[in-house]
Amino acid sequence: MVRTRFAPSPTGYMHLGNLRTALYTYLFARRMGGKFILRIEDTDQEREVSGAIDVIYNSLKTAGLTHDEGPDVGGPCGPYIQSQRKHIYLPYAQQLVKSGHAYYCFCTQERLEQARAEAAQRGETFKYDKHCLHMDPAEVQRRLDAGESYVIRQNVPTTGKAGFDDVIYGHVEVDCDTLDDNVLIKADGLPTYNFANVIDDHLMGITHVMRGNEYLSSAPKYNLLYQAFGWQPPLYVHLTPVMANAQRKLSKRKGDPSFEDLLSEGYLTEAVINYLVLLGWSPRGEREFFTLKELEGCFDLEGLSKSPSIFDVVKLNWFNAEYIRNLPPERFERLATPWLEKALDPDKFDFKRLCELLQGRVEVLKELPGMVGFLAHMEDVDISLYTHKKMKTNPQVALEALRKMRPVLAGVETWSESALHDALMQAIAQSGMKNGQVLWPLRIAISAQASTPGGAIEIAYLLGREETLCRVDRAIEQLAASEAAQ
RNA sequence: GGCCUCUUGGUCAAGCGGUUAAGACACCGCCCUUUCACGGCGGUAACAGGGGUUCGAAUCCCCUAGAGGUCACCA
Repeated sequence: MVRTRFAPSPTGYMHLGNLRTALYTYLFARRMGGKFILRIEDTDQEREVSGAIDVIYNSLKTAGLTHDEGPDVGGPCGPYIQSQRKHIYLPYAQQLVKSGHAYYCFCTQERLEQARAEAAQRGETFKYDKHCLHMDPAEVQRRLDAGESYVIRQNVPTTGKAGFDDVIYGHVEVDCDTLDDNVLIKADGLPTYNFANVIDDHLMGITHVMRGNEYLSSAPKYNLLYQAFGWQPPLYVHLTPVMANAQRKLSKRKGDPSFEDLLSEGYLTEAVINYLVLLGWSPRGEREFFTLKELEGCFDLEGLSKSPSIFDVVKLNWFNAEYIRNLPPERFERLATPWLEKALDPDKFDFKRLCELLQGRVEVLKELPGMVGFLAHMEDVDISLYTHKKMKTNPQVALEALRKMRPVLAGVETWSESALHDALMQAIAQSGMKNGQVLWPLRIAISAQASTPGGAIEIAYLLGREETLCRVDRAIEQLAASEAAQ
């Protein structure tokens, strides 16, 4: 039975790289008919952020990644918050001390810092010198009894090799003498990540450890720990990072968006998930649209990539646009309305019609206010917009067209798109002008925008008779004045 | 710097010894069209470099270069 786990530290937001890790971890468990477990790794007391755990719950929930076991849903291997498991780890560390795989260390921070500084000066990599390993057991006991502050360190062999098998990278092996005797139990009694993850993964029966590949270089040490306990190590799946560019990871601090940021900008969860799953994993086919459910049926480890992927917001935008286009119109209207209200008074405009026009054109919801703002506030028209080669129009043609259409518009009985269409088309036919020579200038005159959510007729309809005529009049005035000036 | 890992178009990526080296985004062109977009058609663009192994290498091996990771009482 496959058991995977997502083990984030509560930082207060859901990093996209973490979300992708959670997604892969979840999908693999589902695909294999296994269990997906949430464990909170909060052994670093100094970095605690209040409310951060709720952010994790909420993010996973909106992403649809439901866990089978975790702090909030319980399970047979609880507690699932590491800080609540603090009593579990010490006995295991002591067991390792007994078997010679670990030892007490009383070295002060000062001594270590000095040793580090000296190593740095010699241009060497610092390695703990096993100073306390050779301490007389009676001496150790005496200092323990005296209540001296201590840590427990892993006793890494000085010779030989340590390695592990990774599903993506294959067998990875290093010389033991490149490994340091890391701290397993900190002076505050809590385990380090290095120790806790091994104990917890074992105790929770994790079969596949999926995590970021920043752990690649410490994995040999973890395997040494499994060996020391005589435990079967899990299968490792080290995932590549999601990069902001070729040089650095995506980082909230550098201004890159978190999952929450994307959602609040108007990205659809489904689009983000779909984009993210393909960033580092390939289904090996032409297909690129997948629902979570479909992914649960086809995700595999073989498609996982070995090299980092760069987050490309342009492609995400495309996915988002595709998902928006495929939304039922009512749903799009519901999603779009709050954004439209930022720019328009809902009592003054036909939001339903506007949404029909917008659904095929918007990529990210946050663009909406900017796309419709011109309906509420007319800007000055840039006269060069009247010139359009393909439409065979320029300011002179525009002036003529607007003068001819002004009375036609004024004469339309019911201000509907079909009435406007019929009246304008008939008038254009009679005028001998081309459709584009009239409709292009009209659209420019009443929008002042190079591009709008609809053509002249749709925009005129949305604006209403009064506002349309007013804008046409202003445009005629401006064009006439500019012509006279020449 | 030591150790570990990675390297196919601008980006995501397929490819696992024999291919005209897929596909998608982006970009460009054409068509459709009352704008833009959508849609349709077409195009530009890649195996980091060098050595081997092999009849044959993007695929296997070695070296070089570049990039990333790691070297904490952080995870």
